[in-house]
Amino acid sequence: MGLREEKKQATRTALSWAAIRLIVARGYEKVLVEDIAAEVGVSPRTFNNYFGSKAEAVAFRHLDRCERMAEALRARPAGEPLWESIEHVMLETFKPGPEVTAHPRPDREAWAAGLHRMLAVPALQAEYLRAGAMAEAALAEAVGDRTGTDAATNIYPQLVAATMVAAQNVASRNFMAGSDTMRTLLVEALHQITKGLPPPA
Amino acid sequence: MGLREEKKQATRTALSWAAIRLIVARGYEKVLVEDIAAEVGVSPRTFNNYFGSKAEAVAFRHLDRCERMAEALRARPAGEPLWESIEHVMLETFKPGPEVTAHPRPDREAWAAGLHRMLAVPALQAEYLRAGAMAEAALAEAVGDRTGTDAATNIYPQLVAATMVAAQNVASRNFMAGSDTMRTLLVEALHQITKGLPPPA
DNA sequence: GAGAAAACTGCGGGCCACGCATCTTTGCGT
DNA sequence: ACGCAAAGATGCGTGGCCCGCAGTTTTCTC
Repeated sequence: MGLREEKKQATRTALSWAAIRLIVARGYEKVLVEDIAAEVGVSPRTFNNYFGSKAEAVAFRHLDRCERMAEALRARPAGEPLWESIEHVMLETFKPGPEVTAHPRPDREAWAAGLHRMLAVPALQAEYLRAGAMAEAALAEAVGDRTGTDAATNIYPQLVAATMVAAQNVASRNFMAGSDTMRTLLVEALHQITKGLPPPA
Repeated sequence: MGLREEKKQATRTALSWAAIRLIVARGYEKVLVEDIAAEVGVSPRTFNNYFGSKAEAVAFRHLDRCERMAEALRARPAGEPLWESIEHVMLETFKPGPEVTAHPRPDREAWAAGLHRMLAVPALQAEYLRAGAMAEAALAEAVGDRTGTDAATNIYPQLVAATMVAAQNVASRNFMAGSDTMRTLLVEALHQITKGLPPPA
């Protein structure tokens, strides 16, 4: 497909991004679907042609990121050990992008605060988790292809995918609460998982 | 508090159970909050005093089950290795209860089919995942107490809890899709996880 | 350039979630 | 046993979300 599908993706991304920006600034319940649609220049009705709910629009970026991890995993060199590939891909995925580093300090703190408030909304938490769960399917297939296991019948690739998402969730939760870097948290989490999560001492 | 709180829990449980029964029978969108409230003998307004949404009411039983796992984990003998305790508790939790085995075959199949349709509803998937995530906190604390790690500052117990929930999700998904027993799936999943999820061969 | 397919839009309705005010029940102290 | 204060249950009203439907506009294909 060509220009048509491209426009659609652009609109979808714009809607998701607009939703996030507005909600981070104003708060979830103080942003109406109408506002988001207006920001992008579409009718409110069209918003619901793209997303089944306000929450889904917000979580779309997260879903997209997770699904890209699956692609990135397939792109790793064939000989590389699985967990090295996984670590590389996850670290790459959560490397702070230009939309973060480009802003000056005060902006970034306000953003972090707003983001934190946003992710405290139950409906959003639920939708973020669902996005992760949906991406698990693609992740599992990628892992399956890499390890010669069938994601449909074998639980191994499913477990690996589920564990990746779980590690990511734990890492981001601790990242927002504490002062560690996302990289540190992810590396440590993956390390412990590949060791089989033995009790300390 | 005594009798008062007890009545509340009873009503809450009754509402959740009624929601599940009706939705399994009729489908999510064909059951109104009004119906659930009527089934229990409460006003529709009261329903929303107990649950913030229809989906939350449905997922409540799941949340309760997951939280009980944390309690059960604390109740295991002190000397038992952590992962043995976890396996024991999870197997016990997902042992088919009397509400399943008491029904004759045709009923049980209809129930399974209805349950499958119910869990296909996006809003419900999201809420189930959120319930699991909420229980992770209690689980992590229980693991922390058992291993002498602080769930607030150390990611180890959090990772264990998150992994437990992930294993459970993968197991139940495969249980509903295939013909394996929940026990088999859980044992296999926990085995692979404690081995560090090494790629096969 | 014309027809077909697909997307956007406006309208309308059903339902849900919740704030508020009121009434009823429960627990407790005397 | 009685009554008071706290907490729960209820009714009403409102704002907002989500979606079906039908009509219009845009885009793809030939």
